[in-house]
Amino acid sequence: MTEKVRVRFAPSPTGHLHIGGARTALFNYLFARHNNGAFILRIEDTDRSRSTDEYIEAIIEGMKWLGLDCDEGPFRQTDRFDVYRSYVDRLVKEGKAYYCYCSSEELEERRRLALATGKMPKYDGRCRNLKEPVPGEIPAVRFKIPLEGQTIVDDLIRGTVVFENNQLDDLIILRSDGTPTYNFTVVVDDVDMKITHVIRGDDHLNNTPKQIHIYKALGYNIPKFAHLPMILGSDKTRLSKRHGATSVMAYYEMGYLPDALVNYLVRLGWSYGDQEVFSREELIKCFSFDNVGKAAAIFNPEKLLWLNSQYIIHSPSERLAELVMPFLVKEKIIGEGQDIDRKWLSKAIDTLKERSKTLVQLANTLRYYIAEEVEYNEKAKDKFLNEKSRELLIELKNSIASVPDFSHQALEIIFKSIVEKHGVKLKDLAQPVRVAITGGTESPGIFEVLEIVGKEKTLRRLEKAIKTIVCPHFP
RNA sequence: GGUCCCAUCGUCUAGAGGCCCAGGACAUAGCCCUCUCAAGGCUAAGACACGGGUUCGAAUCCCGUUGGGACUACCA
Repeated sequence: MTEKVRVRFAPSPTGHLHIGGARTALFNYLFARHNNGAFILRIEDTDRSRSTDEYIEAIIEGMKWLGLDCDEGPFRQTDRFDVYRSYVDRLVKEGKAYYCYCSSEELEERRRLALATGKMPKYDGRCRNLKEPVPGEIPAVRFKIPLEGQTIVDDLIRGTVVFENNQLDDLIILRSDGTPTYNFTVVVDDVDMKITHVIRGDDHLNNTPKQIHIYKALGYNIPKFAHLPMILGSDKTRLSKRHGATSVMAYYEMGYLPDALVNYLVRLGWSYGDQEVFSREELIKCFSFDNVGKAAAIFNPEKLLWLNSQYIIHSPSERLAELVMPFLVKEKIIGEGQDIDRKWLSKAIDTLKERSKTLVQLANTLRYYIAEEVEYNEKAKDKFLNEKSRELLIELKNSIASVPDFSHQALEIIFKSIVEKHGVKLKDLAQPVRVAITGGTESPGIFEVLEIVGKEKTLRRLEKAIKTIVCPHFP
């Protein structure tokens, strides 16, 4: 009987939930769900000067939007300072940690000197065997790393990684102001929270041997580790604002579906044969570290956009109708609080979803269905609303007005007969009508468009288009 | 500088010694469909970083080189 899987996502609230953090959270979430384990959220806010409550909220909001719900937490490390201090005291009593009276300035100076003379900038251990306190200095607490031997990290993704202990610094675990530091709190919390698998970014691999020594000093079992490859920007440097939007919620704003982002993120580093699109259930079922890659991946917004368009195409229009509502308001297509008939909206979306890559785009193309009036694109107007089309438009208007049936099929018959009568191509009529009804030259099939716009608005817009055309013979 | 990690088309990746003169997806180009724009279909171009081994045989194993990244804080 193996113990229950427990994993955690442990962001520090010094910014919004970003792409890299979201991917780490996602892999934790999938691993937990796959194994019927627990997914825990822990806020690592021991750096009080950089952490804010606002960012804690932002992180929770981002995870909620992505549907990465946790089973326990959020826990905050600032609520647990007493716990950390008791562990520190224990280590000091047992001689596994010691007071260090070197000031930050001295340390900085020594490091600078070491670097300048090409030496390793390592703590020289001068307080390691101190017997007496140094008066006038408030000490920090350092953890004793064994001077020799090796530490082996057995990583689920990297395999066996060996570190020489003499390369490892005696790290500070309690600052002179009495607050604990990351490498210590992470171990204490993972122990207290009974974390079985530590799944985190590659950037923590080098911290792992130090943490292993802390586990050992405390006498606890060492969890399994899985270090995920990084996500980089287009220039192969760490993903940052320079590469465009990095905050997860920015993708909400841009009209992305959370499942599309999740699908994109999971394929950065993980694969399942040639499959590209996965439902949430499939992800949970298929996810394993066996097919997580080792190499860093470059974030590619184009592929994310494609995936988003796929998710929009395959989402039920009723669902898209709900999702697009805030964007209709934001794009000022409907007023705040204004409602819209969802059945009609869904039908409109049926025609639009395969040409919308984002909800923002979808909202904007819905504009000509919803608005009372359309504005013409100048180039389109000049090209298609002219003397040649005027006659056709007049005839169409009259036909439509005189025929009670306004269905897709009825419209097709009307169009065909006008086209045949004048010996022109369908497009010679369809394009001017398209401009008259939508204001532009791109839209779904013209019969569908008219059907959704409705007879009344269609006639009104045709009338307006006809009037717009200045006829040189009758100025 | 030291330590550690990594290396297949522009990008994400498949590939567990012969199935690979390397497969899929995005992006790009062309064609088809067509009332426009999409979607869809078909096709094209495009990669095993380099050099040594091991082996009958290497993208796959080993070593080196090069390149990239991370860490080297009283940040996380």
